Amino acid sequence: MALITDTGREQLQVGPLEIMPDEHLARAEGRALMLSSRELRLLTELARRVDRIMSREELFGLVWGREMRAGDRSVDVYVRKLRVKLEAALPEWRFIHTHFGFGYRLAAEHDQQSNSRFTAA
Amino acid sequence: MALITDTGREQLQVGPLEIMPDEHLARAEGRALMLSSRELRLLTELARRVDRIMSREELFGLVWGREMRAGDRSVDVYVRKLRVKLEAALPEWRFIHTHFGFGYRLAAEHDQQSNSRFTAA
DNA sequence: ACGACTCGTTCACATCGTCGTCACGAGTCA
DNA sequence: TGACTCGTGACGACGATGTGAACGAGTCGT
Repeated sequence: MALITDTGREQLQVGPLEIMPDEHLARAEGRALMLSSRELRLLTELARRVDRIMSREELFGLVWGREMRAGDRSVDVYVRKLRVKLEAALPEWRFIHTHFGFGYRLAAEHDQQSNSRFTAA
Repeated sequence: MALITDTGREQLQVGPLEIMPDEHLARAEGRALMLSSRELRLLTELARRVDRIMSREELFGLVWGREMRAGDRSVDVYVRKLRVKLEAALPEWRFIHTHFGFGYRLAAEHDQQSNSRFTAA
């Protein structure tokens, strides 16, 4: 679930998801995901802080490299794009969780019971 | 059961429950809880005084940051919301205890059904 | 140059979650 | 029993978030 450096290259693992930022590559159960540059970057920054809530401002700063303007919805839109692709690749899993009023949190959650309305991961 | 500071960040532990106010996050046996801002705040203030009875006025002041108006039921309502979510996450545990006429007290108590030698089904 | 395509950005609208409040009933105590 | 305390579900307003789409800037192959 954390950061592994085998050959000096960063490798992140989140459940069935593995992310290799340096190779511009992410895999779902081995299968390569088709992510755009921004999408991969966002996923990477989320994965670097697995299971921790990150505010939009924080994420925007890390991914876009500049201050987020008030009212900017870019993070939301890219979270959406990521969700769509992750859902398509791994329908039974949920990764990006919204924490109302705070931000987003990445964690591999196997979607089975509807009981996961109050808990995650 | 008390306050632990590992990285300078406040961390509260109450039985299987851990609360990290600075991260806007609480976990039940490792699983993240989905709490609203107020709910987390209320849980935090209760957890900071584990096992001690807190009056509604005291809680309201700490959580809402202002004087409680007479007859205000907000604390009761949010205690209810917390109970529902904690019950969903940890059905076998009880956390928020009512002290009639005084207030509420947070404490992890394991609800043992099998031990019903003294209670009727 | 042209069209087809991808990507990033921004909007508008839809939907959802939160919050405070109320009303009613159950619980508790004198 | 009566008076009070507490549990509980529901409601409306508001703000936050989800979602689809439009637009323009690039890229690629022809």
